[in-house]
Amino acid sequence: MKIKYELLNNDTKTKARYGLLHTNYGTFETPMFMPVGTQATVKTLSPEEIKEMGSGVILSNTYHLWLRPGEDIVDKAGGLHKFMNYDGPILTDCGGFQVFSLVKNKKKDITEEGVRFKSHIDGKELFLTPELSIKIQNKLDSDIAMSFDECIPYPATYEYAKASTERTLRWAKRGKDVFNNERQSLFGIVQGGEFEDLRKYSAIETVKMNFDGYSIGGTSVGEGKDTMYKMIDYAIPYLPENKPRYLMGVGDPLDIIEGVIRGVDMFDCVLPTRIARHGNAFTRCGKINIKNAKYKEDFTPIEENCDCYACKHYTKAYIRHLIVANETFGQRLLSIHNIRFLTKLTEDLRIAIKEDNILEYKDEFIRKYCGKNENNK
RNA sequence: GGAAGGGUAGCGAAGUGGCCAAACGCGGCAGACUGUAAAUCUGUUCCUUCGGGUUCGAUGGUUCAAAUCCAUCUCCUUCCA
Repeated sequence: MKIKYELLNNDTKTKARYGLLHTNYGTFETPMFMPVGTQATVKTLSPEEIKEMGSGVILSNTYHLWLRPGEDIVDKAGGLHKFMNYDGPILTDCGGFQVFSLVKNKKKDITEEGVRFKSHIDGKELFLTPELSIKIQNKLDSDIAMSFDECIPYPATYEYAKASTERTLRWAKRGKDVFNNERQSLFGIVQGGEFEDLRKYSAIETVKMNFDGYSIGGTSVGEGKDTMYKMIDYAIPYLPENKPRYLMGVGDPLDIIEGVIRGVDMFDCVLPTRIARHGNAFTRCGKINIKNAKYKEDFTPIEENCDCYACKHYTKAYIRHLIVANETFGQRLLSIHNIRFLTKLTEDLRIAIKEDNILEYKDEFIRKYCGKNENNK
């Protein structure tokens, strides 16, 4: 079955909205945060743990699974859900984001037909097209497939952004034409760089193709927060109310709040798991680096009132020790906490929307998160 | 008792007359990370009032100049008795 979005509540002062996402694996509330599990695993975590944190959808990646183990093996395993033992909704990213980072010569290797690049594993020359990306995703049998797009780098000239945006539209059409999986939904991706007219154009033209959901891509590529928020603002008015909206790659807590206020329903980001592996934890009072010497003898949890497994059972001193000693359990505990932090944030935001006080929630959150205190000097 | 090699910053280890406050690695202290080529990357790590000051087992010497050459002492490792 295709994904279905049900809009339940509109905030009166902002574009924030509360809704439900009906999927093959149950119904989930939005706005939601989706952890990233590129290689068919959310690094260091088991599917049970991911569910326990209140995550619904998780991401996986077309490029990575195409190269290893190969979509045929996933198919033989019975599809991605069976392969990785995750009985929740899975979204596969199209692989464009990865592939574009691997091209040698932009002018020569990015063509109308597709993208030529070298495998990061063995250097083998490969060619990925919109059709191939969709066919691989059809075979992986994720719940949501993404159209093959170019994530325009920042900064880009207007001319480059325009040409790229138009090509992404043609690629979206080509992908949609070969798409063939009844259980799977397909999302279109709005590009356009930082340019208002291109964002508008991209949104309108993408929506014309009637996808199951729409995402805003090409953000958080070094453009600065204000520019990023504008990119969202430029596109949202042209996206239909009855389809889910997904802001790709965004997961900084402040950005999630700003995105929700602008009308976004879904977010994904590697940030919670990556910074966890590097020893950092989100807290209501800002991000902390648990490796800091000041936590050596801190026998309190990462956050006093957090309901995550890590905070319920372990101290900063212990987790610090694990991270410093390069023990994977430390990375896992911080990953659990950070994902829970973001899923809890979206839970709070959903309540705030329903209670019609999301702006107050935002002010209060920022006051603590960016305020001067011992966690955030 | 004899022979050989060696003692360099918290640790390991380069350097064997000036370009040496001394490579590099580890450890320490910080920082970055936004559709994961990321258990990664970056900075910093003798003291300093930023002018400079004091270092390369110890002491003395040679030299304009010594971690680097010489002498003595001391400690360590290996081998022979």
